[in-house]
Amino acid sequence: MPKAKDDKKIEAIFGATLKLVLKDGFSGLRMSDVAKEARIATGTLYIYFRDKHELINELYLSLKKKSIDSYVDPADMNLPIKKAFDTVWKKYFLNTLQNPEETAFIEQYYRSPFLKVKVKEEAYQLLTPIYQLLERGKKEQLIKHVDNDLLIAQISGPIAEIVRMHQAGGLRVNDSIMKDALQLAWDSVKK
Amino acid sequence: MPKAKDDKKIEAIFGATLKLVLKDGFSGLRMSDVAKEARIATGTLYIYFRDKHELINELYLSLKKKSIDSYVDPADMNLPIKKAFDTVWKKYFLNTLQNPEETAFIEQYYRSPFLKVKVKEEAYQLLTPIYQLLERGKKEQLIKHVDNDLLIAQISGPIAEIVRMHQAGGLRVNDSIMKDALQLAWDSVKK
DNA sequence: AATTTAAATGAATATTTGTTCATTTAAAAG
DNA sequence: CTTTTAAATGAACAAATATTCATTTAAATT
Repeated sequence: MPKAKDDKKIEAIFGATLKLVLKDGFSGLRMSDVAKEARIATGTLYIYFRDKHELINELYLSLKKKSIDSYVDPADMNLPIKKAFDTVWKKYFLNTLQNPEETAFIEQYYRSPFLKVKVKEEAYQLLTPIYQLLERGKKEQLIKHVDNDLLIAQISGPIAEIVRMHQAGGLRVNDSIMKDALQLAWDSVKK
Repeated sequence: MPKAKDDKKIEAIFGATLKLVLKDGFSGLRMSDVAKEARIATGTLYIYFRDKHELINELYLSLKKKSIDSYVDPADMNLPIKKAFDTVWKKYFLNTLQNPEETAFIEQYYRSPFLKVKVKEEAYQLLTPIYQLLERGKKEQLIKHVDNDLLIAQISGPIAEIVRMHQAGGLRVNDSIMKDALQLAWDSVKK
């Protein structure tokens, strides 16, 4: 047998791609730079990924799955509504804050010529438990009877914006800011 | 005298650039395609803009100014707080909804290697009246005493997200959705 | 130890794409 | 009507960058 493909190499390639996207944006992503950053030869990239499109789509899927895993825990969904809301909100906030590269990558992916609708929809399936939680909140008269996507937008939108400001250096996030942000979010969706 | 530079041509170039960015994302923007879309020769582009960087930065500035002009009207700032909030919110919402290309362009600009910090800061100066309005709301005990940027994030974040969903086809915006969204936003920031 | 197989290499190649420039066109002035 | 001037053209050029491939390397099997 020959030497086997290395899983750690895939991680290195993903990591390198992420780092470069954060630094220079999506438009500046070069395969040769990815290879150099991952400490492999350019040609090796093409052993692991057919081409740039496949690399980018695979990375998107990997990031999206990891991200959703970090804040969608089926166990949380049975907590009392407010408790569940706080828990998921905090996990989502911290994940977004601590993985800004992933968020930046995902945002840019949506606007890029690399996006494959099927790949995107595959990832969104994983959000079902969140929608179910909102439905339960409405039944228990704790959450406003408005469109679920509107509620989602109201919760995720500000978090994205806050993290963007934090990254740009305009707003320094700390416990106090986080507490305020959670309060604003809950006041918004609560009945 | 020779034939004069054509202002309409600049508009055509800006329009073409916007359209292509909306279609293929920032990474896919090609100068030759911009020229074709604007129905001019490639070389003509370089009479109006030194290079791709200048084209993109000039377009950003033009879009940002037009956008801010559409929702920051000094006259609105003297209305009673809730009235001013509703007015500015609606203008901002409609502007974002009706000019998704501009929003898409601006978002991608921030993550691109084309961004010039000075150009970005120049545009942000124009938001001062909004911050002043929030300060007055706090003094009058109508708006929560939390960080202004947090309030801004809470208002602009969901709008960006809603329009993104609308564009992607997931959420259809209508008067009822808009009314709900405004209510959610106000409940969030009101004292 | 010899052999086999696939990973790994990175220089070479192919392609894409930003920019230039010799030439043409059209508007205004004399 | 001729001359002048700058816009407009688009093929040619230059640079950047994705991909390939002949060759080497290392792991596993015999």
